[in-house]
Amino acid sequence: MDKQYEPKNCETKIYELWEKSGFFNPDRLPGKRRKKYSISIPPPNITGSLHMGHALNNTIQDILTRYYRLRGKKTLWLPGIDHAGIATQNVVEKKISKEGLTRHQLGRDKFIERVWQWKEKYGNLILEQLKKLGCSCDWSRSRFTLDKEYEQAVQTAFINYYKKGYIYRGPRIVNWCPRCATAISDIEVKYQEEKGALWYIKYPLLENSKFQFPNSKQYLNSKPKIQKFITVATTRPETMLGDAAVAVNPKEERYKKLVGQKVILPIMNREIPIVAHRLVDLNFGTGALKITPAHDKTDWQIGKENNLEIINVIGPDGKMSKEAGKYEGLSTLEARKKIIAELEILGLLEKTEEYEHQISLCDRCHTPVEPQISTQWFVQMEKLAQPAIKAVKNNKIKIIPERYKKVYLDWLNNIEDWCISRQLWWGHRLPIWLCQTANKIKNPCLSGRQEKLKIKNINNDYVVSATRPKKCPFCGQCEMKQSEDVLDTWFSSALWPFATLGWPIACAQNKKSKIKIKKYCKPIRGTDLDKFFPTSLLSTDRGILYLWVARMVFSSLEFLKKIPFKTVYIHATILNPEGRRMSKSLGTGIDPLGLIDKYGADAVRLGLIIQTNRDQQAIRFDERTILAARNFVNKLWNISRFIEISTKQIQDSKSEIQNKSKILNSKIKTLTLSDRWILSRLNSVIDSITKKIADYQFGEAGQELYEFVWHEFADWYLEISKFQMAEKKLKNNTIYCLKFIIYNLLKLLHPFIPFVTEEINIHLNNLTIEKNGVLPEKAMEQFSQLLIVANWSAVKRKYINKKIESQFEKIKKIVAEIRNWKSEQKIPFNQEVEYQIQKEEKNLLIIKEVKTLVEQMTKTKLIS
RNA sequence: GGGCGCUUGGCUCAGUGGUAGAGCGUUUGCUUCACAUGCAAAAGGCCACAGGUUCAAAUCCUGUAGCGCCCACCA
Repeated sequence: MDKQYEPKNCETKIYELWEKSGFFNPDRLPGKRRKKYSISIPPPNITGSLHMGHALNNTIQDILTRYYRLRGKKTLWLPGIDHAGIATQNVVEKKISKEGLTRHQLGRDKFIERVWQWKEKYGNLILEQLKKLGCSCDWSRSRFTLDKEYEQAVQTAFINYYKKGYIYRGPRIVNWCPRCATAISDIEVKYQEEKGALWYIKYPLLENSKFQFPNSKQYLNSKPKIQKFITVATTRPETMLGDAAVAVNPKEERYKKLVGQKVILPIMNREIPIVAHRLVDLNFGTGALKITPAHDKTDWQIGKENNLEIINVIGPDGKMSKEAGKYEGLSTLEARKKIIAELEILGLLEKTEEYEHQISLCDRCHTPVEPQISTQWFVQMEKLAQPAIKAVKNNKIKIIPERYKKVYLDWLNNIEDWCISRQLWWGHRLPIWLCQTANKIKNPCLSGRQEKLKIKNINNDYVVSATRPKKCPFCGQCEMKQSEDVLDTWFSSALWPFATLGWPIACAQNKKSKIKIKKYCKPIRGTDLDKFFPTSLLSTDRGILYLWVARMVFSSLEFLKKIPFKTVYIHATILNPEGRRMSKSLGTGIDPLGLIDKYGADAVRLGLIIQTNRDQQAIRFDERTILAARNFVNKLWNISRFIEISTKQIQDSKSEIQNKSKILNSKIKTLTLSDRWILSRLNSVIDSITKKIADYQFGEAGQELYEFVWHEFADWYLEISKFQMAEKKLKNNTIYCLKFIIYNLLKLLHPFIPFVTEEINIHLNNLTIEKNGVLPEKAMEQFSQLLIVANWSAVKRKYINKKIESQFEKIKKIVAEIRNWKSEQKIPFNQEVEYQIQKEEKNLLIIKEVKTLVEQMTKTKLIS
């Protein structure tokens, strides 16, 4: 063994060895292994590369996977990647824009081809990076959300929802880019400060409907005396043409009496109501808000809750529509100017204030975003949410830390219907086929006036089917066209824990025959779905607790009538050293691969995990901890090196340290105080670590091991062992002890620092490893000796002796006191001097063994 | 605006109702035959602030302040 541990020389070699052994695959693990333990990885997006969050989350999952593998369970950690609809499409679009291309220029098929190319190139990159981290995933079971089998799962899920009546079509407000002629997601909207104005417009009150409001020309001429107004403030006067109400906050005293009354919408001369709504800010503008449900998100919300009319005055091209009357055809800005002018003439413009506000722009073309009502597809959530609420409420699914239970339940209890359609190209197409005769309008925006916001689910122009219907059932003549939309990326992610294990095919009794949906919840015996579902754990970040976790829960309960996982562990978010969120765009991220390169994978894993605590919300990343972990790994290496060197000095041809416990057992009476102390401590630690890992206290477990290995085993026992080995009588026992302890420590540490522990195991067991793995003829024999499939240590209670532990603590105190005294007296440590023992300590020092021990550890002659 | 969390030695963080702990940094001494990625020793903290519960509070409760994270909104 070298003087220093070199991760680079070992990690690749060891990883290849593990892969060759096949032990990542649960079917190839040695032994009976009746109980199973399974995790499906939160599939990383194909856009990214490994970041600190991944590093932490996957370290946690690997710790558990390795731990339960050592505990003799049939252990599966299933890896995979997510196509990540919007995110990936954006990345590729940005890439092709550098070539001067847009996706529309390329066309759908060619564009998708480009995305697949991207996927081939970068898709597996992050999985390769996980290997660097040491993750023991079963790569033979790796899945991608756009695999053919996976697509089948998605279609089955959709069709099932549809047949049960959960799917409906309805209006929804979206961010519409008039230039790109598409709806864009919230994350594609960028904000920019803009100097604009806030116009205060007076809306005349219509009192007791006595007052007949004339059209504006008449109004202009007659100049009637209107006394009462309600004034609204707006940055976008042109949208007033589509106003459906004025809203005030219900708490607002000034306006309380007006709620329920009507006002006259100037220019359009429509009667619109005054409604009360909590979303209206008391302190902004006049405290009264004009409501344009067709062109503003908040207004849409208020409109929906008050059942207001939707009047679309801005078309999908960004120009004023037919509903805008005389302003039809103008751009919004032109219309704005003219409307202001008209209001001024009418005397209804109270004032204009300069106002700086954020406008939303399309991320790609910087065109101002125009909120529009569009037709989208939804899943009705109320019923689906109930079992998911129940499962967590009665702890069938445990959420750790527990405070996130509330977050989860709050969301499901206030759930809104799930909009599952996206106007994207990259993803699963909706299995919806439209009658071409009935669907002539291409763009998804609704135009004109919608009477009421009622959900219309009249199925008179579409068919839901995995394949193209042969004949259109509606017009009987057209070739039905598949919906252009793709599904929300979370729709497919929601099926992840079971779709990756073979659902729904694993439930099909006969692959050829069509299976009724009811039967999809019974897995065929012996399939992965049967063997590994429900999974044991989902480890993830709190950011996607409802985007993903909640959806997996209700999907799983819907399709398989089972929970998808027994426990959800929400790990801490990693912040940068300044305590801020790590983000690529801010350039505040830290690259874990760089750290692995610098310190080794084990150090990164242990250093990260040591910074965490089970229930904590965030950790401020500190590279010094990684350094400390690197030093620890090296310390462990040198402890092993010391033991290896010591072993070579004695006759120990068997070198089967696994059986050392038996030898020690028979000799327990001949062991020294120190031997018994360290064996007691070891067993206490085994007990504690076992409990901590099972209880998700990884940081605490890591710290305890660090402390024990370094400051008890190395600082004390190893030093004492040197004296013991100098005595013939004690030599063999001491070496047995050393080997017994190191071997147990390797197992305890293996989940945290798998590479170095395996490497040490190979050295101590004299396994013959060649550059490319194990010698072929010896392969199986050698593989079975790998640490990765060792048996987790059982606690031997009879070794635990609290009396000896406390006695030894006293000895440590005496030693420390003497060393301190020597140091203060500036006596060189090696200089043997005499020391007068204090009274309290005398009792203990009567024992000859203790006295000798103290004298050896302090290089001091004790006198009484 | 809503939710959550944090505030302990110079820095990053542990911490059990009853004499404050670690790592890094600092100081002193070590070419001790496993390790200088090391060994031994030391200095350094009225545990954010104010109340309350208790024989006893860094630890439990209430409030205040600062910092941060997430979500929503910004007419």
